[in-house]
Amino acid sequence: MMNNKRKESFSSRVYAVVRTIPKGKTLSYAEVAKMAGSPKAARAVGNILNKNYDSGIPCHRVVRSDGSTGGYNRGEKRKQEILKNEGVVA
DNA sequence: CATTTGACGCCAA
DNA sequence: TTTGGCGCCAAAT
Repeated sequence: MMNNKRKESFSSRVYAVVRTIPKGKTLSYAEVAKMAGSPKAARAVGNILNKNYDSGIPCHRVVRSDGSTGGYNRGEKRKQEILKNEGVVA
């Protein structure tokens, strides 16, 4: 059926979106927020990921719209290393 | 329940 | 170009 109205909170939707990010690809917090349903919740997205570092969720593939890596629970440097390791040329 | 924080984004100076 | 400030949202305290 199509009763699946997804009553999950914004955070759950964010996780789902981030999880869809393919290897070697990066999405900005604003993009994720938009896909999650709130085009201006970029801040909220960062906040959610920050307090919920989940394995399986490539939160390291989420960067700022400026192209900066932003932050990471393990260290921004670590995040950049992972992205390069994944195949992110720039 | 109200207030503060925070891995952001965009505009103005 | 860089810095500062404002706006917006959700979770934590």
